[in-house]
Amino acid sequence: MPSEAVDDYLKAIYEIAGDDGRASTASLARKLSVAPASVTGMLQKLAGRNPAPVEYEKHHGVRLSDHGKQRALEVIRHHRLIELFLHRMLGYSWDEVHDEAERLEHAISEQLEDRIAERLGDPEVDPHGHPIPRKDGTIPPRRDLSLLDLFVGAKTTVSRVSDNDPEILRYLSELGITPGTTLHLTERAPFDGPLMLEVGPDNEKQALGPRVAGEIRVLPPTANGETTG
Amino acid sequence: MPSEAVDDYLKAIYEIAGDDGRASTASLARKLSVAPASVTGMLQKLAGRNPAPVEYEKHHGVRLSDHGKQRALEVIRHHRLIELFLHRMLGYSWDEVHDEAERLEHAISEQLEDRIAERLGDPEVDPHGHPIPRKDGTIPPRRDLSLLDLFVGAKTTVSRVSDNDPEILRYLSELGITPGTTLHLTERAPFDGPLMLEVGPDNEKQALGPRVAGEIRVLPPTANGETTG
DNA sequence: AATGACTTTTAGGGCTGTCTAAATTAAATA
DNA sequence: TATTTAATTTAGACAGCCCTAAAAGTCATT
Repeated sequence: MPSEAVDDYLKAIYEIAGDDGRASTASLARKLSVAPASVTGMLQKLAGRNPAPVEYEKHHGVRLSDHGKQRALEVIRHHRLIELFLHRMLGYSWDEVHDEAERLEHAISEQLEDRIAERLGDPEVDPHGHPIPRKDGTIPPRRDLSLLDLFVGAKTTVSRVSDNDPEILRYLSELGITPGTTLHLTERAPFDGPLMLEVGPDNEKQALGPRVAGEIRVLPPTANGETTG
Repeated sequence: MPSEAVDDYLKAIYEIAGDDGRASTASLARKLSVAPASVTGMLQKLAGRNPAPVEYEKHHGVRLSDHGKQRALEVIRHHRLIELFLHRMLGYSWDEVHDEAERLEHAISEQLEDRIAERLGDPEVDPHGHPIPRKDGTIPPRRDLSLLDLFVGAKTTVSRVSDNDPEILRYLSELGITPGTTLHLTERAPFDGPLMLEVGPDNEKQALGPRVAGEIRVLPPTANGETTG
């Protein structure tokens, strides 16, 4: 079984990786709060393992092997199941669950994972709307896009929000924006200006800065607007 | 915050310590599955810490300081709350809870500890009947004695059983012996022979070897028998 | 008081995962 | 292409926790 540190690296690589599946030394160092030199050392060790969870090329970043990706998804499954469990069964608010899950994800057994999943009815998304990887390593598909990519006039529904910043999560709660909330984008100021939204069933008007909007993803809109690329 | 290893040492010292509060190097090594030399090294380091969780005298074992005892009780509180939570909320049987709790006890926050305790209604005992230390470090009092110290003829109730050996726990479940079960000691064979018991409301007759009986503690009996010292 | 059995400690290492400082490579720009 | 800048890697160390082998201490017994 990989150590906690190794699991953290694999998860970070998975989360950072873009379309090419690669993560840079610097981005990992930032995400893991560790010196770049430490990352290099760890990646070299991992690449030399058998089976190797990563493919590593000097000066060109790393990518997960199938094996490493499998493991990353398992850890993420733990994380998201725990988040939902804390939220649903123990009254945690959605800005509190992340840190707790971050530690527990390394400590639970397969058995506990299974019982939690069963107790929650094999859920597909966590409290922030992120899909929970299945036991077999597949991910419940969800087509969504950044709120920033919506045309003015579009009506849609919040799909998920980033869970990294509790402050932003608390702010969004205040605005009544959670997964499932309906949104109508009525206006958009130029030069990275704020978005004007009508939120929820009461169509409350809210202005949202681009930094916050960037953390929100929404379902593909149906009426009155199409999607940008 | 102490490391997991340190917490394990403190807990082990607490659990081994007899009336004088001392634990030997060898007993700790056995309990922690570690070489005696490793124990010596760790104890020296701990004794040099500030505040020191242990008082250590070369060749004469170790005892917890008030500070160390406080920490040990906190970890044990975590452990027993988790055991009960797994049992009550997630359908774990009492022989399964120990190993899972052993890992989780290090990973939960104060907040989660509090929410679990609240959810369980601030319980006083775990599934094996062991008292759960309170937040303030006191322990719900429970006067009980070993089943081996009962006189023949005594009628009593099971108070708690050791949780270290899952095999024994499964065996006891089969016999219907759990905390709360009534027992009537009808006979006792000499030379460390088996105990004859009538178990539970149906007075099922069972023979119990001394090794198993030694893992069972019972409430002070009321009728038909007194206690040995 | 000396012996022998047993326990404990010392000495010297190993592995994991981190760090800083210095060297190197890659990429961007002139 | 030469130079500068930024990212990355190497080198060397350290802390935590473990190990084995050898030395030293404790204790019961003679």
